[in-house]
Amino acid sequence: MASLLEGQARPIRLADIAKAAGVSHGTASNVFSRPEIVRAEVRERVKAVAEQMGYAGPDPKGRLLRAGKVNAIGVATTEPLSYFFDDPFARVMMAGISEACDATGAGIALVSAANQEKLAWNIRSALVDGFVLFCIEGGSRLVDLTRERKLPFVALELGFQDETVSAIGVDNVAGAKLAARHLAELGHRRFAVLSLGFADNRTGFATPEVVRSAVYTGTRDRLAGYFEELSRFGIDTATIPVYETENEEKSTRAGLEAIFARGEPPTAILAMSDRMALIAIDWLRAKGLDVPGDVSIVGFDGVPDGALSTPPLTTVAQPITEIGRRAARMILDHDGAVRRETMGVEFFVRGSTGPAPKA
Amino acid sequence: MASLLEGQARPIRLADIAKAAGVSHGTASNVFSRPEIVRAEVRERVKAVAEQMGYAGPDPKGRLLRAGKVNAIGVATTEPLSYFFDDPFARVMMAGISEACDATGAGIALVSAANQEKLAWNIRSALVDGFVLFCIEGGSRLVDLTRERKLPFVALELGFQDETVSAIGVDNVAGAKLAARHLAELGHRRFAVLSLGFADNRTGFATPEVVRSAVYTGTRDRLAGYFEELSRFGIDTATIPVYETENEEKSTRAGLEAIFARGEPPTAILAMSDRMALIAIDWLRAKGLDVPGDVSIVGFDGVPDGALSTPPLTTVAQPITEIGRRAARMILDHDGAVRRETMGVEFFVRGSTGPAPKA
DNA sequence: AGCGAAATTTGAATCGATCCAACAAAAATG
DNA sequence: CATTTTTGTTGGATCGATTCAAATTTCGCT
Repeated sequence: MASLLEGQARPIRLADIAKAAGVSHGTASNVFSRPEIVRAEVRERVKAVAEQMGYAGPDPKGRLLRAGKVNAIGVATTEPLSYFFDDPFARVMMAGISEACDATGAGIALVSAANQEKLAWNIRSALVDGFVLFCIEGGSRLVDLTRERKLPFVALELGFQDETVSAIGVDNVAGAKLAARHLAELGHRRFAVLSLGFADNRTGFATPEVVRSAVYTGTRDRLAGYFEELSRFGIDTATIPVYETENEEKSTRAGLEAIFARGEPPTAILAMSDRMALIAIDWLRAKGLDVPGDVSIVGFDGVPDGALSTPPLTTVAQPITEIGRRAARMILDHDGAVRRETMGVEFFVRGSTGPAPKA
Repeated sequence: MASLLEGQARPIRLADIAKAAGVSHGTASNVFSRPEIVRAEVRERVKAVAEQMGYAGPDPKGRLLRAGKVNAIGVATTEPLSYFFDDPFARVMMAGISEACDATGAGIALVSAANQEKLAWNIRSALVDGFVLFCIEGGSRLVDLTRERKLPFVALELGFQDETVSAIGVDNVAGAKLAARHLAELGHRRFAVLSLGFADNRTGFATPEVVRSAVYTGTRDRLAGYFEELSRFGIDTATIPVYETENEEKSTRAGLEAIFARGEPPTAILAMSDRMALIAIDWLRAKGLDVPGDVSIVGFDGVPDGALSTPPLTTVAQPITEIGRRAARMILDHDGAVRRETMGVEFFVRGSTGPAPKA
């Protein structure tokens, strides 16, 4: 009885087993971690004692300190945890990361937090061997926070000037050009851009000034790609409205309102994410505008949902799963080097784009 | 130079900082964990030394051992890790778990493994305060493995006789009855059941013997609910084919083949998961059969995809998110008690069910 | 029985922090 | 100025394991 109550109060340690079985803790440890080097008789005795005392097996907390390696990678974002399961882009990315982790038996720790302070704490105290960072809104702070841990980490999206951080992303300029050329070739001449952020916490029409001082160079590059290609077709890019959203419902709808409130509405929308593109399709339909009859839309990302929408989305597809796989592997077999990989994109022409309406 | 190389070889510990700054390790620790109790002058000096030596801050591995609490819950399954991001049921469940974790700032560790041995190892060495178990195929082994850790855990789906394990699930009998009654009232008289497993690694038509000796009582209960309600309508349940699948594509299609290969095909299918129901809709369409014109189908789960299929799926909806929330909370504020919660279900009549075809 | 080799076992050291009782120094009080 | 109180600092103990060189036991063989 008494022993039962004591058991409740303080979990049994390996040392307790050793003492009870009359062996050193070295031997007791071996019984669990390398049973083959312990004499059978002793091994069974120790195991019996452990069983009888209700020992839970070597506590990973203790083992960890000695071993040093956690065998898990952290995946962090500034969004709430549910982002990993809700967002289509994140989900495909996680599938790639999962694959790489499954292959080596590593675990995944999801790190996030409601507010800044908790995020900092969670990053600081995450039990992981390295991080994969979802660098969306607030990505630069996430990088700073993570850097402090002095663990290997990879930023998804090479949205940073900073060449000292490992990153994997796509060729934004090339992808954007593909999208722009496609629309220009269909005869479109009046454009609008639904843009990702150039810096944190911004929303609204982006001025050239904002673009020039962009923190997120990925956003800047996509815009540069759009503009460069459109110029080639003789289009005056200075007049194209570029609306910065937070890549979610509210600001995207606000952006569309703002864009269509101006005179001469666009016949083509370049969206820097499928998310925004899909929201745009929905918004346009609600306004009674036909896609692609009245307005054509091109997305960016290549999430599975894009193929299922009505009309299906024409988009610049990133090799999302492959990016995830590589990111995870970069952490798993980290060699101390900083790597920056740029992946190619594919262009999927589907139903959301068509010839420019006859004016 | 030398110090730089040494720094590479062995990460700097708090003790190194303490020595270099000429304070005790106790004080050095306080500088980081309770800065307010250290004299400003000392605090700044220690911080400066830490910064200069490239200290990464208190290592959570060390802290953990003292603190005892990880502040993360493990979510485990026998499926590969990608299951959490691919499977609609899992995703909604994870959203609920995420919510509860976000609220308390806890992290989520995903635990899984390709093979049995690795799974055992991963469960044994997961750094978590408790587990939420996805008890699908192989659930009983997962429970056994987890029990050994002597940490709090909750089984999702009260698929176990074992009243000593905490679990959250739905009222399977009531849910099944709802589905059966709906179809019976629509005039259906010839049924087939796409069943979940009664025990591990089984597939094919289930005999009454198999049903009687079910390991997964959740499956048994759903079947019992179906049968009880159908009997009430004077239907001879003994003739109803019950095909056990592994709740995935292959075995479900095999089941449909087998069911429709028999004489007198069913006009109504009771599927114990939306997954199977959706696969069935697809299979039937491919066979040229109309849903619900020729065959009606009722699912079970209430995943979001069911609302988007063509036709949208009539189904028994579990409060999945709420189950996830509660499961996580059960671990987060664990009080040592074993809890078994049974949640109610809702019945959504959508487009996959209609009147029985005139024979 | 005696001897060296092989197989086991031991116990101190280590991993990297936090906690806390005891002590010291400075400040407040009589 | 002596005494109490407050504030800051110290260093040993602890969390729960693993590791490894050294000590011990066992075994095979003559």
